Amino acid sequence: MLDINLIRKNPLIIEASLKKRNLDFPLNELIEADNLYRKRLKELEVKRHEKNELTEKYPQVSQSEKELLVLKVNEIENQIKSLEEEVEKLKEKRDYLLFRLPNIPHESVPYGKGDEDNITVREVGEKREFNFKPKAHYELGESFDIIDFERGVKLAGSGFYTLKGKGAALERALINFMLDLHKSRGYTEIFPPILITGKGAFGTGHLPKFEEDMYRTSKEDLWLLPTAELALVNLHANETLNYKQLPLKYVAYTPCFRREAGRHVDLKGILRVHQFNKVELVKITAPETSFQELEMLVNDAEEVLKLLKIPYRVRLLCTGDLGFASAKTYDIEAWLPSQNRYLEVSSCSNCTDFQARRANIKFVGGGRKESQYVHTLNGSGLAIGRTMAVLLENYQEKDKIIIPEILRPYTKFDAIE
RNA sequence: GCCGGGAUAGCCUAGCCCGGUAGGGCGCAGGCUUGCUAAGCCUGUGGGGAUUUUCCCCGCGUGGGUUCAAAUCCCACUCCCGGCGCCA
Repeated sequence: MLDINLIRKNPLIIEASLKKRNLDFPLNELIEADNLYRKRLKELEVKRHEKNELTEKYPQVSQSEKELLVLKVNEIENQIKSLEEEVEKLKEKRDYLLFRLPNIPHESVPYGKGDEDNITVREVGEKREFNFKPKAHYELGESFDIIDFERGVKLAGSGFYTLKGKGAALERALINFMLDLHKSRGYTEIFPPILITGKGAFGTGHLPKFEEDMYRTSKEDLWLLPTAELALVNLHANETLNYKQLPLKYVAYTPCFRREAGRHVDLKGILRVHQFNKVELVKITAPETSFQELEMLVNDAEEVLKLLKIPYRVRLLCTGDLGFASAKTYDIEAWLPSQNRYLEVSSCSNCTDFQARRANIKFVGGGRKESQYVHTLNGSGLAIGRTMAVLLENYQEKDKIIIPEILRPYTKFDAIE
């Protein structure tokens, strides 16, 4: 969420931001709603002041004056009540729009409409030359009997799959390998609840705008994590941290759940499913360091692919492709031989103070007179299912799949045959 | 699930019984003073607004109610602590 005062005082900045994002947003409606809200609120405060003054006089006046005073107060009270109702409605109208206004792209983010305008920052690793036609991960998964698509569907419906034998072990190995790696680079491991309150989902910007993308429980205001980002960012919701604690760095493995309503790409295989595993990185930083920290966060996520020896590229997303809460995002895409293209396995974003304002995460100290909102960053490090798909394809031989050396202490086997 | 106790500002705590300006400590920020790794003293330190030193509104877990007036009394809910029950 953006600072309403910034919107009021610099509407041109917001207008430019929306234009860069190619978004139609009723900005004027928001500003008008806020103006009217403020106007009525002011009137309400004046009435309250009148009432408070009368009330304070009460103990000192005579009995007959008291009766008169009560009549006056009651009259003002009626006016207050109706103003309160009006103010409440106006605030709701303003907030409806305010909560749906996206973050402002950072100045270093290139202008663009979509994927084709994203910029490749670097390409790392050698793409392997195959002397046979590489198979798709789902073909490999079925032929080696490590991914069972049909039975996944039987258990939970379309969009779910089941891992079996060495497939299940490889998934677990990838999770542990990534957790250990990030822990060794200074991240604190967290194992959070897989459900989160509606407030938590609001804090990261997933509610109210992306309600349709999440699963929720039927009786409570609890939602299944679409990413551990929700849990990790909200660890410090409603807290005032000390400058000396920053930056905080967290890593968590969690399953992630996404309804993927109305999407029709990558449905074959395990690339786009309703449940997948992910190791997630989150940083909470002071404002002045957050963009440096983003670069380091991307490096931390890249390290996984470097060690697995899987070719990848890093893309700087253009304004049109930027997520709702993000000011700047890098995607990391790993090479998918069967489709002769790169596949997103990580998305690393600096959400600046957008989430901190919603989740109310501040800090004091560091020579600052007043408390200030922190910056929050998140990045996959990495999505496990997609990493597995990429790994299977890159490491396939005609009769087996080789396990990358770095994973062997975790898998306890060196090939899937 | 039942019974009891609790929730006060970034943190800790007083006030609640008996309704009338939320007091103190720590931390943080600023200032003053001092010839010694530091201490002492003063000021400020929840959110919002403004005609921005003065001023106004809101704020004591959340939402209602009683009252001229609620941190304080009443009701409901949430969460925490303890006891009982159930339980992987």
